Amino acid sequence: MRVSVDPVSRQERKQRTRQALLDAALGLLAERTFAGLSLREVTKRAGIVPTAFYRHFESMDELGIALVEESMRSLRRMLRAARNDPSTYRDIIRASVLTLYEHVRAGEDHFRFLTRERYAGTGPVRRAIDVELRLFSSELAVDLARFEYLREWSTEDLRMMSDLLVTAMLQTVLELVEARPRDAENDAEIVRTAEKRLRLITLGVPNWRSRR
Amino acid sequence: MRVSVDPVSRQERKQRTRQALLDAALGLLAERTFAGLSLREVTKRAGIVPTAFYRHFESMDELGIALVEESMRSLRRMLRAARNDPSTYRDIIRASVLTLYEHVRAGEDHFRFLTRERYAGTGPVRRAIDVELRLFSSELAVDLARFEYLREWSTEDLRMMSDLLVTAMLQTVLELVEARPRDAENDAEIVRTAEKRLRLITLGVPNWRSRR
DNA sequence: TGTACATCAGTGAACGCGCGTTCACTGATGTAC
DNA sequence: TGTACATCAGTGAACGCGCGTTCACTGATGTAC
Repeated sequence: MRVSVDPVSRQERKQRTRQALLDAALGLLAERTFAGLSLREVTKRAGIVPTAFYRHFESMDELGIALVEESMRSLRRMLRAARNDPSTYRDIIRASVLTLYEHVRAGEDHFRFLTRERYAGTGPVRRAIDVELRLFSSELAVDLARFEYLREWSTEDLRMMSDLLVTAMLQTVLELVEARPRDAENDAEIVRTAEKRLRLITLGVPNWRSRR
Repeated sequence: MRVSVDPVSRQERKQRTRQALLDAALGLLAERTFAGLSLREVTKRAGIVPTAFYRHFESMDELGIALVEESMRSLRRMLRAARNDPSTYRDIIRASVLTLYEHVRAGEDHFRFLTRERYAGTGPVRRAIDVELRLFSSELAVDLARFEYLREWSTEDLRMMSDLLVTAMLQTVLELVEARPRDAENDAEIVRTAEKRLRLITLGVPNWRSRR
């Protein structure tokens, strides 16, 4: 598959093919579960012969795990953006939900992959997502610990809350990614509900008394 | 497959085979996604020849939808039990979580099926679960409307809250169903976290002011 | 009650298909001198 | 700079396998008389 004419190194070309495999898989995942992908269709879409797959990954599971890593990068980029957004100080919930919305609509495939595969199957991919999301939730718990009312919460309670927030956010991601019809009105509705959810959860905070 | 000796009608025997197919599929789903099941292994496990499958279902998807219906019956039974539990009046959250716990541990397969397939794939099974859970959430919203603080909430807000509760509960179901290690201590931890989640959510209720 | 025929759940052979994986290969890129 | 050899991403034929589905069938159960 020699196509380009610029002089690229063998290493660089290999890297490109690897990325083509990841992109091909991600594209196919718009309409299928990871477990339903075949090695042959992924290579076909990537423009290489099935057997060349093994030059890049040992198995489809290994590719799946690479996809988890790539997708988590999108998620972390979003968290970073939310943290650095100055409008956060005026209304943190609104700002966070809008950041979420923009990132989901910008990198839909990664978010769809994470939220769909999070509960699907029992294989290595799901386990990898599980581990990554736990880490992600821990990071969020650290952020939470800085807030006024949360400063004195136990680690366990903070963790409970960050898990709840992560789940609520991922629920919103799913709604966005599967939205039908896909129009501004429907999107606005989803965003509005997401905001309400977060507001209800945070309204309870000042009244929280840990019980052990 | 003539085995039993009591005189059962043809119709009754057909019904038994149908149930054997459902049970076989449900059993296999302990370690796989529905999309990963093959008609052949389901029939094999049910003790009939692959071609006999078509005497009972037009396709695996049709079997899957029957499985959704069967599983939703378990879920509704649980809701009914929670409503009728007298200990509900003392501490509704604790009582509800314990009811959930008992029902999940008693009919694990149905709950695992619903929670795993809820987000998996894109087929008819997932759509059926989606529809059923929406209905379920509506029913819960009606229950919620009877509570002191919730009596004056808008339909939309009640719906937002019941969706949030359903998602939180299903998250707990997943944790229980996938729990490792499976011991009393770990179960207790999951139940305790589930309670905290619900408490945090409901603590916000008295302060809620709808914004439109 | 007994007989003749209809129904239909389950059988078993056969099909074509896409799958993952093996293997020996090719030929462009990279390296040593 | 030029030559000889090594590396290795991608090729293409071949394999055995489990898949869903078709078809004509069997024989126990059900029904009409």
